[in-house]
Amino acid sequence: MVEPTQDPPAQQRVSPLDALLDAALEVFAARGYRASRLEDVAAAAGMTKGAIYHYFAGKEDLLRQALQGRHRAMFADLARPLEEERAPASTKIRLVLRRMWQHWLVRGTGEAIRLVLGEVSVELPELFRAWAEDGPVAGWTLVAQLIEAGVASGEFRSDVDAEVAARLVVSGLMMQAVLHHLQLDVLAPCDTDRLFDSALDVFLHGLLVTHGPPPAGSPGARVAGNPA
Amino acid sequence: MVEPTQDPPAQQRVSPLDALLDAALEVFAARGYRASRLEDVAAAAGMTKGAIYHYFAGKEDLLRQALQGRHRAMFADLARPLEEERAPASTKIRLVLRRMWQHWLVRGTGEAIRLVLGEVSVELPELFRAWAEDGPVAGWTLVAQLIEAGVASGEFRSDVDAEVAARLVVSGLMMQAVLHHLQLDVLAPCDTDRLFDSALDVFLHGLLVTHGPPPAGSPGARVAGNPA
Amino acid sequence: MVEPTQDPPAQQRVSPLDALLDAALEVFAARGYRASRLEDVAAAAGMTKGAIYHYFAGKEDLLRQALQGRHRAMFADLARPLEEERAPASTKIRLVLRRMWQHWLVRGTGEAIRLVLGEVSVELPELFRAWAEDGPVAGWTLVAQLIEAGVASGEFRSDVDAEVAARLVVSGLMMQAVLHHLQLDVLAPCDTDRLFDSALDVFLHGLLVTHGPPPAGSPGARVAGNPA
Amino acid sequence: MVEPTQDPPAQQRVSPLDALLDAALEVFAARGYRASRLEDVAAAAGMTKGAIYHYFAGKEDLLRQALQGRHRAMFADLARPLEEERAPASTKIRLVLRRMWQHWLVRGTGEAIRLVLGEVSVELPELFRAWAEDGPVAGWTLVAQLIEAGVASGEFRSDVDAEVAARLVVSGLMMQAVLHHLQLDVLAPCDTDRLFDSALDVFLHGLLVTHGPPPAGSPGARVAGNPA
DNA sequence: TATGAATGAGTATTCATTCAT
DNA sequence: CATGAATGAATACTCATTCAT
Repeated sequence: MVEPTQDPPAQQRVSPLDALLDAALEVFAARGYRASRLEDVAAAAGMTKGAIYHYFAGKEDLLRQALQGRHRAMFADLARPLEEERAPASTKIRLVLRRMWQHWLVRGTGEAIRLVLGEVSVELPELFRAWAEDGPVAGWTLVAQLIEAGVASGEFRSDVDAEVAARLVVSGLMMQAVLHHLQLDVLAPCDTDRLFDSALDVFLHGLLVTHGPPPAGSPGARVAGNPA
Repeated sequence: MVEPTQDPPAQQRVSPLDALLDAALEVFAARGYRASRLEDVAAAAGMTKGAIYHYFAGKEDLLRQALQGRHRAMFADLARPLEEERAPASTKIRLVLRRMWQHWLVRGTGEAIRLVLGEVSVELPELFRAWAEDGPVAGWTLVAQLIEAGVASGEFRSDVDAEVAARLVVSGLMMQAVLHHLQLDVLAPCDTDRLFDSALDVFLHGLLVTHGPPPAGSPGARVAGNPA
Repeated sequence: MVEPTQDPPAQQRVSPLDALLDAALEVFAARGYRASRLEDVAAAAGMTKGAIYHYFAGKEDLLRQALQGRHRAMFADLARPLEEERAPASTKIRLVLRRMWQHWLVRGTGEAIRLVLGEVSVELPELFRAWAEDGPVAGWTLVAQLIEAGVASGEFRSDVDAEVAARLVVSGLMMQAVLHHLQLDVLAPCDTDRLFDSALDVFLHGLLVTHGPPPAGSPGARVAGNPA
Repeated sequence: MVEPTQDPPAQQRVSPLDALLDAALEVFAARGYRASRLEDVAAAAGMTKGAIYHYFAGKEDLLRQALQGRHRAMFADLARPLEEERAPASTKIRLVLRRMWQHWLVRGTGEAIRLVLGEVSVELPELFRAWAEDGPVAGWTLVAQLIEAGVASGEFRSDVDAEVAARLVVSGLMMQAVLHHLQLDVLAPCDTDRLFDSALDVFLHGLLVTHGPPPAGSPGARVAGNPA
């Protein structure tokens, strides 16, 4: 309805539609979808309630478009520069995950994860599905591929479960980002850089080939802590 | 207010208060707090709306008590049998995490995580805080201690960041549990046992002392994947 | 349903019915009929809500009986000792009005006027009617008769409008009693004795035969202050 | 929020806000505050429930504003033309009281007295206070001043208690107005003009200097009817 | 386009009333 | 008799949605 602003010459006033989308994501993410009033979204975009209906079919549509517009691009450029790169898998993994991490640390984006997990997942399941595919699943699929490449090249152990490993880091970091925005760090403060670096250290260490003894509880001893 | 009468041996008639608390947690977790109508909660407990106000001050109070009653005990018995146990740290960790994992895989409990993360965190921040302390934070604190014990005993590498490592597994598994309940596995099915076991393998492997080369991007090369 | 306590030997525990009636009048008068919860009435009577329904058909019935029981007797003994009395009309009037005044100054009774005027008049018009007949109307009818007796005996002016005069004092004092209970006197404090005595002075003075000039605006000049 | 548009000369379309205020006062006064449903108020103003919340914070705010808007001006112009007037005190008093009387005989206004006395006094005590100051208290203060002026000019007896006398007439007339709206006159019909004129006659008579004997029970004999 | 008034369906909450114990 | 749990009708209030301007 409004032309997408491309290359704003300088102060380029954002289109009302974009203002609305941004405001919606911000407000919904901060206060929750059901708990947010359309009036607040409009106010945050410098408009009044009624104007929303010029651009969107309703509250749900606003949420849908806000999420799609913002999240579609999320993992879009993650894989980009990796192809040409001629670095070890662990470096590539670190690179990719750092991008995600930085992405999730951005206030709006990170808070949106909670929004999607907490409300969208129940209220708009299909949208949640789409978001998950484009987001976390795409994320750990990519990482899993990198791990497998590392395995193939002999950099990583041949018996790693690439997909599960990828799931673990990606979800672990994602959850930490969510908790970070909830200021859980006030309870147990932890620098975001330290968090990322240390986490990656342990994780990558877990993938690398070793010449030491296998961990207690590895395949065969797996049942150690399993009461079943 | 009244403890469950243990006269009925089999079908164990629960007190209405407990029925209400259970129903509340179930309904809220399944449909979301704001999106749930008190009437539905009451119906799920086999009562009518008004009865709720005999036991609770209102919707919020119901949520609060439902969460407290159910979650306080969550990590209560995690540390229990570990003291006496004379097993390697990795075994203990596996044991503890498996308990959490099984706990989170229970429908109501696991879904409650989403409820707390998604809505409670914003609507009742103090309650969220309390939950987080008793839950995830307590969880990774315990795991961190076990890791440190492993480091002390020479089982684990001396340069692991115990707390961060603990955070990573705990949040990783927690997030996977959440996604499991959201049936994300329909997209990418993954057996819960395989998930847990493989994840633990990688994780524990990352902690163990090795005789191989350090991972690329370890301290000193840490900036490898960092574009900034 | 419960035998009326007659001549309580000493501490004679009041019947629950009476306790309820008293409590009802008290609570209703203090907080308003609609605004009062039956639970509060019951509590004030040392019982629980349900017990009310053993004695009364419902809230309305409780109000009705509470008012009837208390107010029926209100003017009952006003006229009593006047018959035999051989005093001037003005003395009798003063006597009668003082009884009313003292009656209305009693907390519960005086506040009940407000209750009746404010809510009963609209919610239970017939009851209001009955109350008015037994109360104010009976009051001013009695006073009017006394005035007419005074006129007949030559004590009072022959051109007084006995009924209107009676209405004025009775309603004037009644309204002052109401305002007294509303603690309007905090604004403009006025001793209740002074109030009564001075009021009666002016009033009686207005009835007495005089030898002075008629008041400006008396019949014939009546329209003086009438802008219409 | 918007002043009445004076374009329509004849049917004078009132602003919705004023329509609401009028309707509120009318409905509340007629049926009682607690007993009135917001929906009825809205309907009386030609709107629906929700619209009320565009203008008012809630039921209580509506009541508050309705009373303030209507009653603030109540006694505003009472004192106005009295200054210049060169008439005897009794004439001025008659003039002032007639204005009040006519004011109270207007349906809405008169019924509002009952509303304020009956419910506002208990539910919004501060508002009651304000109303009382601007209304009855202001009224009898004014009358008291006029009486004192009459005393000073020798028109009235020097021993009248001006304030009490003023209180008596003002409250007496006010109460009669209240009862008038409650159609108590059906019981004991009395023409409003006769009521006012006769009442004023007696009252003023009570103030005037006389050459006759003092009333029985005047200062010194005051205790005549006083059993205490 | 954008606004702001108005709507009305939805929902938390209150409370008189019932009733099994 | 009395209680306390439970009911359900009533109602204040919210807010997404509509629409005339």
